[in-house]
Amino acid sequence: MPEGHSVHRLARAFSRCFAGKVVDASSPQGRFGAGAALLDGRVLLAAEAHGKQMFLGFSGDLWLRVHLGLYGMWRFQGSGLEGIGRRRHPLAEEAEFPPLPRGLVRLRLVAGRHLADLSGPTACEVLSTMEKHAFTRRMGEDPLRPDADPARAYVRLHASRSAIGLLLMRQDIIAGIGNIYRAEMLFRARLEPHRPGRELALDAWRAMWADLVGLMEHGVRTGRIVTTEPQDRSRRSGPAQGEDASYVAHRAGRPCRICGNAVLAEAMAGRTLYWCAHCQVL
DNA sequence: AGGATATGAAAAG
DNA sequence: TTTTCCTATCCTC
Repeated sequence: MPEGHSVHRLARAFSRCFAGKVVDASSPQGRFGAGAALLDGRVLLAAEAHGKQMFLGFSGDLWLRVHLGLYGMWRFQGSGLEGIGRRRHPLAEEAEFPPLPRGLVRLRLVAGRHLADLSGPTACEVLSTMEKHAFTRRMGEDPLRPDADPARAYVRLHASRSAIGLLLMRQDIIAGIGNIYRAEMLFRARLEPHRPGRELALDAWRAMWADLVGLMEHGVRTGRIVTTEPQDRSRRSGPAQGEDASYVAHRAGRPCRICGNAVLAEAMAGRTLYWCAHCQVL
């Protein structure tokens, strides 16, 4: 679930439903008890996303940094939070509030009748404003942030002999790309994933960046990653459903939508890289 | 029921 | 490069 677009949606949801309110923080699981105690009773002042990191700002110059990783999730309850966070089984609207935590809940935030339960995050820690700045300074360009500078990312890409398929996943260069956007943007650019970053031309990168911004902004609006053009889908009208949403991601062995050859899957630095060896030759 | 897999990344080796 | 974190889903049996 969580590539950059999801995290921006989460930050937006926190801004909408928690900002300006006093928040009760607790750690039902216990593992984040000290951190929750630091935040308990403070006012949530800001919610920001930077790549896959989310920062919640609290009164007293404290920031909560959350990274969901592969397994982490937020479960919400309350008006305005429908469809945000985990999709399939949100917390039911029950008679009693707050509801019993489901599973191991690292952090519970409650403001009025709004509730957010965090479970399974890779990172969950309280930072000072200084520490938060130090952290974001080391992060790469986020296509969803207005202050992003693609030229700065290009300097890093163009200086590296590493495969472009590896570099695109490096959060200290570009923040927010995950395995799906990586595979899909390379396919849309017809770029061979193993090509060294230093061989990437500036105008090619500018086009890829613009394409990526469009894809991720669509992801923020809809909550889904859809990278296919309507004419390339098996069902040409209506919203892209399921497998129709991607060209190569999660389509190993299936025919490429453009050339019909089997989509390949290979391991690249511990992640599955999906690509079409016939179409991606640039 | 049980196993493989997953949109991630830090730590260990 | 491998292990670990730790939760859920999607298969197969």
